[in-house]
Amino acid sequence: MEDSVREQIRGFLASKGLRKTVQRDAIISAAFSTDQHYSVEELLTMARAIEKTVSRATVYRTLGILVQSGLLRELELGKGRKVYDPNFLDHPHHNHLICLDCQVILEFEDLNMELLGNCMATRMGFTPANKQVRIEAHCDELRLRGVCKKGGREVTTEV
Amino acid sequence: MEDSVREQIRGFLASKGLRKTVQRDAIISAAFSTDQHYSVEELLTMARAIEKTVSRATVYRTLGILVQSGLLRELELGKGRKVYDPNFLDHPHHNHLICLDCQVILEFEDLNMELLGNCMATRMGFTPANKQVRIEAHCDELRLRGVCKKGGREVTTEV
DNA sequence: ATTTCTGCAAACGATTTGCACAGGG
DNA sequence: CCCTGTGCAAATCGTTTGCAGAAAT
Repeated sequence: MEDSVREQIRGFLASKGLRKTVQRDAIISAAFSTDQHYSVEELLTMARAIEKTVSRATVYRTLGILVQSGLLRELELGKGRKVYDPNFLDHPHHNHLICLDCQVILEFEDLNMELLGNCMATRMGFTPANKQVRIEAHCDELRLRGVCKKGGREVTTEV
Repeated sequence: MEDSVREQIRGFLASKGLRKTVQRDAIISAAFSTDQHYSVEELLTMARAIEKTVSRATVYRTLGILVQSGLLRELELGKGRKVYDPNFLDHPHHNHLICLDCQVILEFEDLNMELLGNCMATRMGFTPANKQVRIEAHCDELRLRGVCKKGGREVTTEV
């Protein structure tokens, strides 16, 4: 977990008059200990590995704070799957490709898509706040070879 | 409700060995009686206006069929809001702008965005199946004038 | 001392499911 | 007649909340 993040969170908590507790510390540390997506339940497990008194309720409560603070992004992946993405600060404009065959989510960035979205919103008379591009797709590798062993390979495209 | 839709649904039900019932008929008629989004509860109300024996369970079950058939699109609008979009057949590639201030959802199409999404998926080794672009935004009108009375104004852009 | 946080368990809202009966083929 | 579809109510799942005690300022 980077110091800059820890710093920002400390600042956010302070500015809101929120207290520092061992449970929040553990949850926050867990939340930013990876750059992979995780579910609420996975975060609970990770946080409990650090501090075993962490309860599910507090994870939910703390997640609310983190998402509100803008440090953590909440992703709706469809079919009720909800996931949190700590990689948001480093890559604020990334999108998601969800494989319908394998259980893989790929993140990718594309400046054109970013600009295009802003442009559309502006044209309609809005100021864009949060854009989510979600592409559900079938894996070519699986179709051609019958197996698919994709990692969490990340593809980044700049203009 | 257009005959072509009715025809496709009839075909789909038949091909799956599914039966024609008054409840399904009512739900399907209701579902395609508008080009506006609606929630499950709203659809239940609409269907009951046609056939009062329709139950909530059957609405859920029929929605599953319609979404699977590809005739109706399910939209996740964030914050747990789930909505169904019968306007999908006419405008298969539309995206959504969700106003965070007013309770408005605008649909818009953009060919560039469509192409760009396909391109990204292909580049990553996938065949795109379903793309959802969701832009959450703040209303300029509200910010400037203090009030906002947007209709469901639709903006369509061609290249 | 005061106020916020916490875990627990109950409450909650949306959706799903088991069942016995109704009704389509 | 057989088998699918239905309404109902109970079950389920993820999430939220009320409360009394614990901990932070």
